[in-house]
Formats: sequence, structure tokens, C-alpha cells
Amino acid sequence: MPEMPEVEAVCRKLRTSVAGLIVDGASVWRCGTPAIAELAIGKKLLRVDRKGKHILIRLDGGVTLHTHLRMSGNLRAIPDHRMSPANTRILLRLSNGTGIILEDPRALARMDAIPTSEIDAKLSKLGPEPLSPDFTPDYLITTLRSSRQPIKLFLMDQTRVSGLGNIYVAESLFRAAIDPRKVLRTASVKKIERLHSGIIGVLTNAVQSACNAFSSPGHFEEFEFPCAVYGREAEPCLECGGKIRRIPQGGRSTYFCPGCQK
DNA sequence: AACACGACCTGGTAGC
DNA sequence: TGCTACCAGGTCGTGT
Repeated sequence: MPEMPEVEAVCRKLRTSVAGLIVDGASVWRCGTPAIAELAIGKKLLRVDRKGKHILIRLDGGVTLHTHLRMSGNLRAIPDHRMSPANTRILLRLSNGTGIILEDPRALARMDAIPTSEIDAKLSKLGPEPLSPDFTPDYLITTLRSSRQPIKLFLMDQTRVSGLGNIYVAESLFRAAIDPRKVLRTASVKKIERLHSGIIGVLTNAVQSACNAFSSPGHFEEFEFPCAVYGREAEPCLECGGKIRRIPQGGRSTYFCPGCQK
């Protein structure tokens, strides 16, 4: 579920339902430390920010709940804090009877309570967000010139660009017609510009779809981006009709169309 | 410094 | 049916 577009949708949804409420209680079963309860209880929820895939719940008193959903986590408000579902790892009970839950079947997600003043240092290594003004073609050209990594692995590296994951990297490379195994150290400016606009195109689209899906009353967990290559091994390419391939890269699956992506 | 790899966890599914 | 092996959208620590 959670790459940047999904995390953005989680944040937008959370923002509308919890701002201004007080944390009355907290239970931490897994995915966090008891410090969350010590630091959060009695504090007011000010706002919810996001950087890359990191969610920052700002509390008054200079405390921030830093959350990462990793592979299978989800963070959402529930109407009654006495009714938390299975797989709830952390529950924040709020002053109006509602709650915020961190749920994760695999228990890989993490939440920490840390001083707001330490957040910037903690996230300082993250690269620019792909939809921010800092992510320019020039930035991409300069950083690619100094890297010997295959482009797939480069784009997965959160210190280069923050927010992309396996799905949207695959889809961006397909849109830009670039082979994920290629090193772009000496690639033409034109090709890198194509990649830049591919990433922005895919993510703009994905943020919009994720937010629409999450704001509808149904089960947002079922949101799935309509992928051209990701998860479509051996199926026909939507452009050329050739077979989509899956190969291992960096210990995980890469999907691409050998016919279209050069 | 840059990169590769295993560990962290659990649940679903394909194959025997 | 039941077992095993493998797969899953991420990140971190360790080793080369």
C-alpha cells in the first residue's frame, strides 16, 4: 500500500478528522515504545505533515509523532476508540471518543514520539519530493552524473528522491521508456528530462487517484493504482503487445517491457 | 563513499 | 488436506 501517494492520502484524510483534539490515552502493543503514551497524553493534535513516506503528527508541547508505514501499515481515524480492529498496533484515544490507530498485519510499521526540534535532523538525508519545486531536471541530471547505480535502484534510494517505491518507479520508467537496468551516468539530457516528466506524470496521477479513493466512503485499503507494468509479469504490454518481464534487482522484483524500455 | 545483502514480521498463495 | 517455499508496495545495519 504505502508509497508517497498513499501516504499523502492517509495524511489528508487524517487532517480533516483529528485537528484540535486532545490525546486522552494511548496503548502501544507493537511497532512503538511506551514513550508514545508518556509524551502524547494530554497534548493537543495541531496538524499532520508529510515528508516523503514519513508522517509527522504535530502535538503541542513540542512533541511530534513520527510514523512510517513501511510495507503494510496504515494510519487512520476510527469513530469509536473502544472499537479498534484486529492488527491495531497502536491506539491513540482522543477527547471526543474517536481514536487514531496504527494498524499493520506484519508489524513492520513504526511510530516514535520525539521532540519536534529533532525532526529536521532525523529527516535531513531525504532527497527532494518528486512533486516539489526542488525536484528539477537539473537536480536529476547532476545527481545521476555522479551515480553508477542502475536507474531502478537509484530512484528507490530515498536520499536521491523521497517518496518513490517499487510500484511507481516501475511505472515511471515505463512511461519514460527507460530500461530499469540502465545506468544513466552518461545518458542524454533529453532522456533524463523524459524520466523527470515521467516521474511527475505518474505521481501526479497516483496522488489524485489515491486521494479520490481514500475520500470515498468505501474501503480505501482496496485502492490499487492501474499499473501498466507492475505486477503484470508475462502479460501483454499495453503499448507494444510484447511480454512484460520480471527480474530481480536489489533483492526485489522489477517489472518492465523489454520492447518499449531501452 | 557507494553499493549489496540480510534482517525485521506475518499472511497469502502456488506447487507438490 | 497439509506441508513447504516463496512472495509482498520499505528501511536499517553490517560488510565489502
